[in-house]
Amino acid sequence: MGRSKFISIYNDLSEKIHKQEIAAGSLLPTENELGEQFKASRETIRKALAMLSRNGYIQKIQGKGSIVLDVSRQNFPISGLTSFRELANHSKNKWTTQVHQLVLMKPDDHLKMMMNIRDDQTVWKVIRSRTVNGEAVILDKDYLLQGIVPMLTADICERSMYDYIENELGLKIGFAKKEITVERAGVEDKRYLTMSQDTHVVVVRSLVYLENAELFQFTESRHRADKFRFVDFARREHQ
Amino acid sequence: MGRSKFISIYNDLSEKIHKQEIAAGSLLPTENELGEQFKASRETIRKALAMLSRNGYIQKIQGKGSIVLDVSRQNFPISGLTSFRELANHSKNKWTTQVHQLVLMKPDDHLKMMMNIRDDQTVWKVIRSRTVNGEAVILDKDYLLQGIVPMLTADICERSMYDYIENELGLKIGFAKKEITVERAGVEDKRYLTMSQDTHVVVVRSLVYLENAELFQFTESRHRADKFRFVDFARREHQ
DNA sequence: CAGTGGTCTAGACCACAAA
DNA sequence: TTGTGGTCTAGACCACTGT
Repeated sequence: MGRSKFISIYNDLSEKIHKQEIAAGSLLPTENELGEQFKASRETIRKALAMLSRNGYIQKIQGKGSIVLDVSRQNFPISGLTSFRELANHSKNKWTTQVHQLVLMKPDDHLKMMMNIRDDQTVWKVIRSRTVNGEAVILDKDYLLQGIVPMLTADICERSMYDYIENELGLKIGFAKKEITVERAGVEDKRYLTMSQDTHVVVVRSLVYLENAELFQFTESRHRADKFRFVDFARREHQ
Repeated sequence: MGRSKFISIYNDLSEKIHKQEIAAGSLLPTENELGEQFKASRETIRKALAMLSRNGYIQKIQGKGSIVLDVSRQNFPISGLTSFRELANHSKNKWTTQVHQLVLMKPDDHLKMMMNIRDDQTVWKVIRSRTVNGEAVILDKDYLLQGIVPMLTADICERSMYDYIENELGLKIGFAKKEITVERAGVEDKRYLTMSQDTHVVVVRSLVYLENAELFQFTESRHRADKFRFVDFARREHQ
């Protein structure tokens, strides 16, 4: 539950749209009506609607109203910043995580360049694979600044690193810069992943920052190409 | 130029951040100061700042201020909805477009399902390839409803379809749903693309809608895997 | 014309950071 | 304590859609 009113209104409406209590193609009540329903001012309603619009739930049309979009086929927008554990919880299939390596290390040149850090800033290196239906299809290599995450255990890495970082350590994730490319499978991919005929992996590299804009993690997530799917909703910026 | 004040303020600030007239790592003036500078109310300033935050220009910290992020390394977020022509115009290299096919057709079963249309709704089918440095690396297959785009010519397809649709026809693009996958190269890929050793292509399938929420286009954009790169900025939604 | 969403304002109060 | 951003409000006017 977000504590702000417009987030509650957003959650309420988005849930109703998901459950199809509000039909796709129909119009939402007018902003003034919603204001009465939720006992909120129009600007507050508009903040909630803007959020629904950004996330693909509605399309606003001036002079007409807000059309509810068909959100049923968008199974899993992986867009945004979501941890593997949160994704897996929404999936029907059972995922498991294996921790292959968990060490403290000094950053090598590549890491120093990527994270823009100094020699004396030690990092946790974590290598994990994700398995579904008996096949290891994702290989995650994480590097976390020890200055921010003092301690890590295999147990934490097997459950959910993000849950630990946010709920135990009280750190708040802010944003990430991501890059997606396709590369030939390497030695590690062949060792840790159940490679099919495919010889390629999709590599998602992320720099993750806290809410105070401090960098704290670099992640390389390597997906077996045939199991990779990325869904996105994009708006055109008219200027 | 957007005609609303907060868009102008957004454009002004984002430009200054791009040109590094406002240094990365520094704090923006306070919202009240910006209000005086731009002669706008605080809420209007906040709309501009919210937009900067969403697009990765700043990080807002309660009680402290808005930190300017390093936007210099984010060479071209392909996120959002941008036509090939607009992207190519920002690139250093020279891109060219070849039109291989331009026909009117009745939708086949696959297309009827994808676009949720009827038999009698004819579509334009356009096949084009994009070449840079002598290599054809992108293959675009577009399907446009003739009910919305009555006429198309090879000349238009070679220049910019979106420019024609938005500026000549006066239609406004609203949003798109996208899906990215990796697939084995097919017959058409081998025919139209300069395939390297790689045997895979990245396939971006998009359903594109107008501002009135009408579907008008389905596109399959096939990229040579070794030339594909997708950059994204994502915020964590704390709820 | 009436009704819708789009923008802007001035003011209020709260939550958080830094001194 | 001071100053920052976060939220909410009530009211005003504009732009667009439909009748």
